[in-house]
Amino acid sequence: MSKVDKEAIIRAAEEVVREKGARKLTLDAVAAQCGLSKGGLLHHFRTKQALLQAMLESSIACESELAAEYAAKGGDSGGPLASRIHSMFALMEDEETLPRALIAAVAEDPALLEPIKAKEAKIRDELGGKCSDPDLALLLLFATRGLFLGRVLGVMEPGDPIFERLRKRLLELSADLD
Amino acid sequence: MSKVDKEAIIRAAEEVVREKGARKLTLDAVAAQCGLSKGGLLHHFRTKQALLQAMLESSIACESELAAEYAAKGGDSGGPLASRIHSMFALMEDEETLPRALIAAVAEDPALLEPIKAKEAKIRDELGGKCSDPDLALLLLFATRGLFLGRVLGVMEPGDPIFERLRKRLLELSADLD
DNA sequence: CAAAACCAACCAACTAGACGGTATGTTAGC
DNA sequence: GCTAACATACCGTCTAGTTGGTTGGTTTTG
Repeated sequence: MSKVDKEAIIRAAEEVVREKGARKLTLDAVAAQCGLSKGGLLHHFRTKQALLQAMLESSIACESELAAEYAAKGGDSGGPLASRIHSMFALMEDEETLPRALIAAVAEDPALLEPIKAKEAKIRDELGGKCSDPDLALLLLFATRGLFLGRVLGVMEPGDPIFERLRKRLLELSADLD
Repeated sequence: MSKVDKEAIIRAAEEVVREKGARKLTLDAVAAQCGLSKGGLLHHFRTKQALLQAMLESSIACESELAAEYAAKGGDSGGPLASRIHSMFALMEDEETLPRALIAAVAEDPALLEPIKAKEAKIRDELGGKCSDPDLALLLLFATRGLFLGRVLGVMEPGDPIFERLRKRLLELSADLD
């Protein structure tokens, strides 16, 4: 039988947010999405908040992994800024796990965002220490995030050619900084 | 007597989102916030969706007004890009009406974002026609939005000096384009 | 080695309260 | 006396979480 682990539940929750909106991320909906009873779901996550927290943590880990992967692959051709730009664009193309978790968390309880804040601070430190022009690096990072969140929130169409054009542009500009 | 008009109700709704999160934007909470019974509230907005729509429209109008104001004041010292940058920063500093409405709308029903999409397209057309380097202009616009949404979602602290530094930087860069 | 004890993983049924919306007033001003 | 602007009471539904199981596999023990 199809084993149901925590990872699968998190995926199901993300699916619910994508399909029906963050407001309708209910335990019943998640349970139905992954073919589980509500009782079974609550066996894995004892409260809804625990589920949301797990969603956020999983997303953060996913983004970090992507960034690390790019940093390793690119060797010395790209610094930390390029890695971040790459990872955010990759997140946009593949899945939108982080954004969905983020929307759900903000809707439910803004206090859940603390871990994101912490990560934000880390990234900024990283860039500040290594770049010749930290403010400009941050500006490029925020531009990437602007695109990212525009896509996430649904204000921009997925196939828009602007994504590819701006990705190139951002990487060019970041190359002068790293 | 404290008259309660639609504008006051929208403000109250924004207040609820700020204080308790988008998920707890309920008709009861809004009614309580503006000292009205639920029945009274529903007299002004027949459904919750109508209220959300009004929140979004009010916010969009507010942003447009700010941009127009800056465009008029700045005369020819700033083009459309500078106006937009100014207006988004102004929104961040003064109140966060748009963001709050946006979060609530996304949480409730992503389809409510259509008017925002339309406005987005308009702004992009505007920049594309008038700037020497449209892609770079968009990049700066997205950087502003990245800051804006970072603030809105609560991942960045309000008083962070980075806002002021990047605002200056963005305006400098935009001056070469407009 | 087999019975007994245990345990994680699940489910169905339920509860208490929250929520959106309706139905039916009431009151103040034109 | 008609209408806009409220209020009160209520309804059906939805929701997070609880309770009390069952089942199948593993571990312990006589």
